[in-house]
Amino acid sequence: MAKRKQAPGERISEAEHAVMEALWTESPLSAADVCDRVCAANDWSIPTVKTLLGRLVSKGAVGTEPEGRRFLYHPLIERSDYVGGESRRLVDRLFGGRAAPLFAHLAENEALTDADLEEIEALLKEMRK
Amino acid sequence: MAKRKQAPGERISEAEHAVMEALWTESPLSAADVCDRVCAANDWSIPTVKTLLGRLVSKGAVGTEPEGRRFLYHPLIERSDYVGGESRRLVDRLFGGRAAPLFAHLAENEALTDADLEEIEALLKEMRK
DNA sequence: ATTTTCTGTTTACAAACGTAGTCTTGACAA
DNA sequence: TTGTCAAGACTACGTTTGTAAACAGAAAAT
Repeated sequence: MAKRKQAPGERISEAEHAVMEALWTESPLSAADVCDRVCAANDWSIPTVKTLLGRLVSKGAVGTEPEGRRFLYHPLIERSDYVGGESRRLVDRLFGGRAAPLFAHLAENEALTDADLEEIEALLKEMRK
Repeated sequence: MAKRKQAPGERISEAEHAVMEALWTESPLSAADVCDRVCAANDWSIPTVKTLLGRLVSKGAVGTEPEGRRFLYHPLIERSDYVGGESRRLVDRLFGGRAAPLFAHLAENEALTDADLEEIEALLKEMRK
């Protein structure tokens, strides 16, 4: 069995992901704190954030710990697991699991900056050892 | 104005995408033909395919031309546009628009085959000219 | 000519999602 | 002590998605 992570079954939606990002950047946070960092950008109101947090909790993606009268939320899944899972899903779905075509696409569409190219080159060199 | 494509607004869902793949691989196809290539793999029945085709038509992603009594369906958007759009969305959402971190992730998770590495290297070399 | 058989259209419906309002309860100020 | 207020819980509701059945019209077969 491979090293599956990212709480199986329960996917994280796009809106939920924005909340996760806030928690990955800094945690634990109260619901109000989360709203402070994401509400403006997404044009959300507090109730929306509360709902998203609630869903993430029931999905097992974030945990809570009581702090006085309120709750503090913190991520239960690692950002790298989520990111890795999503990346792989895309590569599987669109490129038959092969990463090279994805790279080619990004390259063709000028989606790669010079810095990207350099970094990738460095990574390549390192991997080839 | 950038070269926006991929019929704005109307997103293509995952199930719809499977149908698009069939049409990109070969077109035009009748609904039954499409079912022949995707129903088994996805455990769908004909009505499902019909619905998906209908939705894709109303989204402007596929077109129809009458062939005798039936319709033949063909893609109206290019696979490369779709794939490029989705790739960019992912890179934007998860990696702040930078492709190098995506590459690093794939590399870390052994998601890159040797063939991938070689191909990417070749691409890199070509781009650097 | 009538019945069968395709094919597309319409309608259905549950689950997930985006977005948010209401209810309840407990802390705190006056 | 009592009214206020903030925080979480519960409820709500329209849309999209996945999945499919019911219906209608036309072509083909008999």
